[in-house]
Amino acid sequence: MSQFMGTHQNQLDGKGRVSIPAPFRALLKAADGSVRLVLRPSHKRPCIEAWPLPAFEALSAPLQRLDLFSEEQDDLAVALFADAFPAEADKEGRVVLPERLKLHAGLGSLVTFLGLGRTFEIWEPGAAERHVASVRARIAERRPTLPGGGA
Amino acid sequence: MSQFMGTHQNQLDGKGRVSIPAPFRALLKAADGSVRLVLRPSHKRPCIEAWPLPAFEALSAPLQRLDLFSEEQDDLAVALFADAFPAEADKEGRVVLPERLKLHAGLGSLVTFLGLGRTFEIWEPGAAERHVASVRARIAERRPTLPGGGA
DNA sequence: TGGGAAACATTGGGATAGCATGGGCAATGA
DNA sequence: TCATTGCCCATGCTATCCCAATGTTTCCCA
Repeated sequence: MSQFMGTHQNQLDGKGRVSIPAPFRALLKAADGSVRLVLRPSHKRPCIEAWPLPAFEALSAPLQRLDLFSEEQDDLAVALFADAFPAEADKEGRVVLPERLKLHAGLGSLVTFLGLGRTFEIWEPGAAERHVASVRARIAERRPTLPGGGA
Repeated sequence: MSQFMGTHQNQLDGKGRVSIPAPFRALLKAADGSVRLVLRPSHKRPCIEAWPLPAFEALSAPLQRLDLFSEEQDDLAVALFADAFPAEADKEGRVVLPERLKLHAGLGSLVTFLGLGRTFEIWEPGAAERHVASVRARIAERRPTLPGGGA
């Protein structure tokens, strides 16, 4: 598997840790064996966005220009970095979810991982289910075509 | 972590010292173990800009060319250097914030560190929160997605 | 086809190290 | 001499790491 796929459900323990689903963990593993990612509150949905470190770095690369006087750059930097949390998995493949992000996503003791290809999202299970259902409904009525796809 | 990320909150003690958040401190640490940075009042916002020494040097390098003598260069040099404070952390990773900068940022006994990737900013907590909120609002209306965003 | 065994994934808890913070002491300058 | 600044040591707390156990799935073999 080279992309985050499927839906997984794991448990938050008393210390705020969750096991990253094993298939996802394999994708996150760096050459040195470390499993690093960046967690952010989604700005559009009540969930946590999870970025593999390389993907996040690619995303933020355009903001690294030494440009002191661009307001737009400043804004983007704040939006991107100020509420991002770096995370590294322990030896068992668990990460600690920061309190703020748990609140944002309304997490209880069960969490759902939604694979999204290059990234994945962490949801409260009920909210995840509703979200997926509504997305499916929207797609059914809109009938979008995949770029480069078949018919 | 290779970039300043996240929001941290620490306390100013009676002597005007603050602990630099540990993740930031790790990024600031030079080869010789020293933790040096440059503090400046932001010209656009009521906060303190904090630059790692190497980043500040890179920023100012273009101004150091001796063959450039324009008024604009002079102005930039003044703006950059005139109110910049060099700072070095003590053994516990704390720095003393100059009185002038504390006033500029309106700091009380609690301070908020905003990670911005290459640099970070030091804010009065309430002001920081309002600032981040307004930035988010501005971005939401200006640009629905971050560059390259979404999976 | 069924049973058994082994590997893996997720979860739990205890110990350790590091962080933020407070206070005291010495050096410096007024 | 006094006030102020900077350095160093000490402490409580928290987060992190490490070790251990259980349940599940997969694979292999009879």
